[in-house]
Amino acid sequence: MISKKAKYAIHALVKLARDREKGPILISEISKEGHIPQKFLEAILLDLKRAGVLNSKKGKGGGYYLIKKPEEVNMADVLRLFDGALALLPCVTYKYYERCEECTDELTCGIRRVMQQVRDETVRILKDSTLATVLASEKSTYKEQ
Amino acid sequence: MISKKAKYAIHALVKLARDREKGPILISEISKEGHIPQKFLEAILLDLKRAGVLNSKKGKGGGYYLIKKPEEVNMADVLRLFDGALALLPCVTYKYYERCEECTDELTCGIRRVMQQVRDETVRILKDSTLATVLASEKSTYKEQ
DNA sequence: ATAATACTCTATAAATCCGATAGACTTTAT
DNA sequence: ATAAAGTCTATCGGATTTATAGAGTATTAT
Repeated sequence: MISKKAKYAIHALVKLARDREKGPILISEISKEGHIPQKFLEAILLDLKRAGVLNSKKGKGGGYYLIKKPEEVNMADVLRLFDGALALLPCVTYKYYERCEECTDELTCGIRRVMQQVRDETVRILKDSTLATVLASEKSTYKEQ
Repeated sequence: MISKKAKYAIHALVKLARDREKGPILISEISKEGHIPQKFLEAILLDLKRAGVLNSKKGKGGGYYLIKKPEEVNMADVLRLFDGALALLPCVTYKYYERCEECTDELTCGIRRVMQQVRDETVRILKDSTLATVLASEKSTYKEQ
């Protein structure tokens, strides 16, 4: 499961992408519309600003707005920013790598191979999924599943 | 990331599958070999017993042993037993379903669709991966990746 | 200039979960 | 009987998560 922080972040980003023609959007507006505690949201938006995804404008008429193109913001990066590694085990991550004590030989470890597969597929799907594709899929009316 | 509990469980199960011809295996042996804290492991093995995967024998010559066939124990079920849902969001789980507050229309929610895909792939891979396939892949010498 | 607006920072609290340990108890083989 | 081995209950410290409060700072319209 992803953290609420990450979930809130995605929802906020999708809204900012959807409304990106409207100029800066108030924190309070994102908070109300998404039922996200405002103070909690503030911290999240700041993180996204530091990460170079958003920028903000202070003062009257201010608010937050997207500075990357919607096609350039993918779910893998957002989840990593808030929740760390996507992999299920530390031994199959790149940035957060850690050896497993329990494992005698990592190169032949069968558990590791499975988790590697899961990671690869997960990353593939999340990388392919950007704010642009999410918005587009919202508009399509056919229902999957 | 999966919990240590789940990771320990998988390692213990793989060992029990590997040594299943040897009769009951001592908790202490699994603990030592896998560098798993013994008391913690005890609770894990009990959970697996209650789940019908293992059985135990008390007294001298006792220990734990697998009662399901290695092909019948898959990673998806084990992870679910210890860590709950595999999905990244509560709105794409079956057993642990919960509606997301932030979401206006679940049927068109783009975020949900992505997470649904991730879940489907993850479950597919983990269901296909059993104690039997893990053991088999340990024996193969070629190295992926 | 200045008041209103809105973002930024620091601190902290409550709740929950995780990983681990202790010790007494029960069952079983010999 | 007794030693071996699993079972049960209770508990603990620490980390993490989620959330809130309040003071402080920057910006803009007018």
